[in-house]
Amino acid sequence: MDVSHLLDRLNDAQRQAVTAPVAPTLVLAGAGSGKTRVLTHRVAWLVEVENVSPHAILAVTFTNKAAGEMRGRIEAMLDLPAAPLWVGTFHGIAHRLLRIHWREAGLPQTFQILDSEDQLRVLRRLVKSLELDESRWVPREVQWFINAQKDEGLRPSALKDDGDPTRRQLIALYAAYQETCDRTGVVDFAELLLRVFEMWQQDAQLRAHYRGRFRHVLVDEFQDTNAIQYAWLRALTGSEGTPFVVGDDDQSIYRWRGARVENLARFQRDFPGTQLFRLEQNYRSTGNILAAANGLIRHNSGRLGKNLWTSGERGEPVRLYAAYNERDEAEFVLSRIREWREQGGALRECAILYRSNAQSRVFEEALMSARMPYRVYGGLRFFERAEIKDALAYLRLIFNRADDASFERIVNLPTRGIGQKTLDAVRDYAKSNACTLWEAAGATIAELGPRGGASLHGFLALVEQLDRDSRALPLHEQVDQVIAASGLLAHYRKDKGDRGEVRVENLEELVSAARGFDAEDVEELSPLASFLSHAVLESGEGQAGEWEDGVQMMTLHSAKGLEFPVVFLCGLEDGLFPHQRSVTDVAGLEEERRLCYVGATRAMRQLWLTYAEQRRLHGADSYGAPSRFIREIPEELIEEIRLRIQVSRPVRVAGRRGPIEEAVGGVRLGQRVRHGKFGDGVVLGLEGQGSHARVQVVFERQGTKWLMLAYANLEPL
DNA sequence: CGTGGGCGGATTTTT
DNA sequence: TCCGCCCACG
Repeated sequence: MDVSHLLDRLNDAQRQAVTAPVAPTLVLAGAGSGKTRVLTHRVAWLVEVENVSPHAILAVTFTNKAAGEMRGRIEAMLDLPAAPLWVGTFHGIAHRLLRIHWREAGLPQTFQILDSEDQLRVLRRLVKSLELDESRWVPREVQWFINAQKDEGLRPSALKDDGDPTRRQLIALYAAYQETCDRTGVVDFAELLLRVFEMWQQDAQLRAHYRGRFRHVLVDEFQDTNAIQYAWLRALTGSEGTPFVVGDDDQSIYRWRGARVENLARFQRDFPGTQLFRLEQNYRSTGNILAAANGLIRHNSGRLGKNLWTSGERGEPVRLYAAYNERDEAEFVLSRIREWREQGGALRECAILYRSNAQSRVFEEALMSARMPYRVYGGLRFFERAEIKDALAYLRLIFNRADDASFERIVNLPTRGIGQKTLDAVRDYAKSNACTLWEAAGATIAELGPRGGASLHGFLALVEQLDRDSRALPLHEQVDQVIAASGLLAHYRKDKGDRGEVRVENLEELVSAARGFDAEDVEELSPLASFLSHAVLESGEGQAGEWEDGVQMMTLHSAKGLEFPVVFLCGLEDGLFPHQRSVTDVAGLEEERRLCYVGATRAMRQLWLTYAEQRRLHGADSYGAPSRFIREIPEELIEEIRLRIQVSRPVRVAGRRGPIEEAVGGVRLGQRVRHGKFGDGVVLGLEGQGSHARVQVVFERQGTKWLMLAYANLEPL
């Protein structure tokens, strides 16, 4: 059989991994080393050479985007629809299994998925109803606690309070929350995985069935798996299984949300005879950029070990710019982008990466006033918009009357005279009778006053009628009907300004989305149910105009997996990056370093590092020392840019200079001074203290400048 | 019932 | 500084 089309575009290491015998396999794949290519080729190899039925293959990723990409590439390679092949996210696959095995999993057939926002609302409600102090039991923190437990595979009954009253209360909240979810037929994201895991654990027959079926499980980004995902994989494959996993310990940046890098090392222990492959040849970046990234990541301990190399050119040096403040930083980046464009480059080839979202504003302002198009990643996504979630809540309630979260959301939207008092009565009834809000509403109407009772009755009747009227309609007409007849559309039309307009447009867009929705044919699932799950699991891209040329802006986290010819790593100041809250322990600092490594390895041709000596943060000025990460990059690879003359101090000066207070004493407002380069001038401003003190000097020939006093070497005249 | 002012808090994000 | 949340008022 001719397999050359499977192999001829692979290098040696890639080829070895792709053609490895069927056995547990771990591929350590550095940034830009062709990880996805190896995965997709492996699938093709299994099908075409090992004669594996696509039916027996399960490929798992973390994001829908990655899953979609992989599916597309596999289909293209195999030249056949990949339908029998399961490709998806952990959550997507778990959902699919639960739809098939809802009985075995102990779920109602109509179960719905709770997204994080819904989950938070449920918890807020719960904390209130238990009359707990919300400042002591912050819903967000409770949410964090619960999800962390689920990610570890732990149920409330498995938790011990160790005599700690705080923990005891959290466990109680977890238990109460779970009861609420079970009663109302909703599952949160973590629950999807946990349910399937438990189902496999308890049902030997089912487990055997899936072990027999999915003989070939492939996992991407394995360093991002958490405890339950790992347990899930082991339950599915058993000790005899032959999973093929790909990952990079150096790119593990999600420890804070439960990811366990150790899973990479653990894999080798848990699957004896694991074949290990390393992909170290990088096809993305220039030699200098790679050397810088390697130099940086070398400072981490406990790595599995890997050194990226390239056969390409060394390229330009990595460049460093010490900005005076955050606006100067933005201006600098802007002018470099202009240069790139003047040389024929496209804006979309430039990416501005930062540690935290708050940093984007200054760049946006600068880009906007320069009329340079840009795109910020990571805003609110389509299915997360309030008006969309309102419409979905109607649909969900129509589908499942027990969905309390949806009930709460829309019972009085648009306002229909169902106030706090009415709702309290309903909630009380539901609580004491352990029933759903829907049932409680029906039961309490009689006890309520005529006004509240009538309103509530009106709401119940509305939902029933929507259900009756739209049940037989095709999905998009059903959606259309519901947003119109519920009064939602009219409600948002009344919103003043263009905000209302946008919302109406979004609702109309929802109808289009429903029209274009291609229901996966999962057994026993109606198009509506399928659409609702899709909306939660794939909340959709945030912004339009993806194809317009524009500067790309995003956090370092969201840059993972992407590449750009020109990359600006901004805000490299201790305290900001590495972030203040991560430097208290070694593990946190190492994760920050990996984040920096991820950022650097996004760059193909040019890598720019910038930091600001002064930064306005949370309304106050802060002064951060240059990030330690800058110092960790081999000096000879970096070229420091100085546009202004000596405003910045050289980063590589080890410590700070001697007692600066003396210098402060030597300068007063109005004093005439002499500067080595700027000549004579007058001090007009003094700001800051100690090593951060700055002076504003009006020079006779060079105009007004702010200088760091400690390094300006001013000579009093 | 909806809005506006006061208050506190302010990594990172996917599903 | 800015945003989101809560409560009080119209």
